[in-house]
Amino acid sequence: MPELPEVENVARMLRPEVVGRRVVEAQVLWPRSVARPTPEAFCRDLVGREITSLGRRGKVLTLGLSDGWWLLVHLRMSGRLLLGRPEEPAPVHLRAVLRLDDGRDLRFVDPRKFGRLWLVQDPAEVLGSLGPEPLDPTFTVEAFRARLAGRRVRIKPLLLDQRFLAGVGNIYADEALFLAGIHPCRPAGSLTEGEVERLHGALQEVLAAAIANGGTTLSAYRRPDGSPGEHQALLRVFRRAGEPCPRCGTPVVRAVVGGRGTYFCPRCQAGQGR
DNA sequence: CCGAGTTCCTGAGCGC
DNA sequence: TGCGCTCAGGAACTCG
Ligand SMILES: [Zn+2]
Repeated sequence: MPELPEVENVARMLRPEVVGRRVVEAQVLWPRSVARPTPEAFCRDLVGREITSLGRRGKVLTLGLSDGWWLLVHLRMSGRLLLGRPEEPAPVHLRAVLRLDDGRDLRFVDPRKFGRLWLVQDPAEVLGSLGPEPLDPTFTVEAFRARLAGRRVRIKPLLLDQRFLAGVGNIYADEALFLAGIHPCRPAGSLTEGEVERLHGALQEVLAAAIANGGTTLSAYRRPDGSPGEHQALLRVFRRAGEPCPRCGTPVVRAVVGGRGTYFCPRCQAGQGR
């Protein structure tokens, strides 16, 4: 499941390959993969544009195009962006293809069909509601505290809310809460100053480490060159139900919180009330 | 404001 | 070995 670190790795690996390339042809094989505009308009307005930048906002890949257009890509569960040669057989689950002026194809492959593409002139249409970037220097402990203040929702579902914080998904939410020693069901506004500081640090540490390790590969995720990430070996609690907590040895517990599989140490992350 | 349920999808994982 | 069932999971949405 590509979260911020995986998307960041995709952006870094693809950037030198596609920036400066021009789209000479576009094809959509699964219409619903295109969120906006219609698939026809998407292809029509994409052709002829040059890719001038490739960045990331939250979990969204942002491809800046000439004439002020933006191609935004959300990989969701199983999406991948791959470069290939037209003469190669089309990969399974291919949902859209951009033929580039260097003769290569930029392919959007997505078995689960949850991923989405947008072609817009104002990226704020899609990105405007996103919360702060957790690794941005402006995302300080103070800023985090201010956003948490008064919130009565449980902390984990709040961390997953992209309007609250952009880019954190199920894996890194659990990992950060474990590192900070905070129960996933704690009311967000009830965190002490020390807990807010620990969680802030844990989020940044976990995300930065995962980026450095090429992201987490649990099953389908691969970097654009096909290599798996390395961070899964370093996960402390995620998908480790029954295994000993790396800090205290108590078996890791799985629960469902906000409809998400949630892993935590009942001893290191004790006390869900108040 | 808050939480739970539903939908979209299909491969993985499980039971038999 | 293989069939068929269940389910995870990001985000948007509805409902109580
Ligand atoms: Zn523990």
